[in-house]
Amino acid sequence: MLSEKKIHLEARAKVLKALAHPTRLFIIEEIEKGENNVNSLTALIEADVSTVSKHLAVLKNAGIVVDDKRGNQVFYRLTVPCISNFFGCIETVLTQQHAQQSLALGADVSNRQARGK
Amino acid sequence: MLSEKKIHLEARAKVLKALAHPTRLFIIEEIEKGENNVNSLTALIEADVSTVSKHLAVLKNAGIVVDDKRGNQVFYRLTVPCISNFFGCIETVLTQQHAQQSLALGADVSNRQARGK
DNA sequence: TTCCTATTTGGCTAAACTGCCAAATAGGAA
DNA sequence: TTCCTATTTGGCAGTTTAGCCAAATAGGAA
Repeated sequence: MLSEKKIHLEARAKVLKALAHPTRLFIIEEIEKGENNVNSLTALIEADVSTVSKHLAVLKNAGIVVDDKRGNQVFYRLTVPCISNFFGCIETVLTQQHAQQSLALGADVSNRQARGK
Repeated sequence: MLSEKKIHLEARAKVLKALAHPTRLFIIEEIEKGENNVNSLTALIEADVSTVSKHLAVLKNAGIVVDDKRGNQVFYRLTVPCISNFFGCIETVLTQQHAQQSLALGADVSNRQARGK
C-alpha cells in the first residue's frame, strides 16, 4: 500500500474512531440541535463530568467539534453540518442486518447464512 | 439517556468502530471495485494473512461485507453500495482541519485557535 | 489416502480505550 | 483575598484491540 494512501486512510480512520462511541454519537446528536456546554450534556448523559469532558476532547481532537469558552462555561458545537445526515448509510447496514436475521430465523437457512457467526 | 436510544447508538457505534481502521478502509475501497479473496487482499495490504482474515471478520461481523466461499477460496464483497460514497463528510472534516492548521500557522492566531491542542 | 493451497482460529504481548475518583485549573462573585 | 461553580487533567483498574506466529480446518489435486 502506498505510504501516501496509508496516511490518508489513517486520517479517515481517526475521524471514524472518534465517532465510534455511543456517548459521542449522543453528544453529536445533541449539539446538532445547537451548541451546548459540558454541564448540561453531562446531565443528559448521566455519567461523570470528567468522562463527558474526555469524550468531548476526543471529538475536538478529531476536528468534529469546536469549543467556545464563555465565562466559566465551555460550549461545544459541530464544525461540519454534514455530520448531521451522515448516518443514513449506517442505518442501511443496521436495517440489512435486521432483514438477514429475520431470514435466518425462517425455515430456509441457506449455506451462507449458516456460515455466519 | 433512554435505553432504547442507547441501544440504537450502540449499534451505530459498532458499525463505525468496524470502519475505523486504515486496513479495513483499504479493504472496503478494494472490494468496492469488485469482490476479492483473502489472498489477493493480503498481497495488497502486506500483512500476515491471519491479520487480514481477522480484519475481514470484523467487517463481516458488523454487517459491512459478506463472504462467499468458492472452492478453497473465500471472496468478500460489500453488502451496502452506499458505503462507497460514505466518506464525503469525513473528507470535509479533514479538509477543515487542514484549513485550520494553515490559519494557525499564519500571523493572526485567534483565541480559539490558540486554545486548540 | 497424502499433499498443497487458502483461510480461520487460538494464544500471546503490547498498546489503546473507558470510566471513575481525586486533584488541578479557570472564571466570577462576595 | 476566599469561595463556589465549571471544566480539565492525572492516574488507576479493567477491557478491548492489533498483529504476529503456530496450529487447526477445508477443499482440490495427485
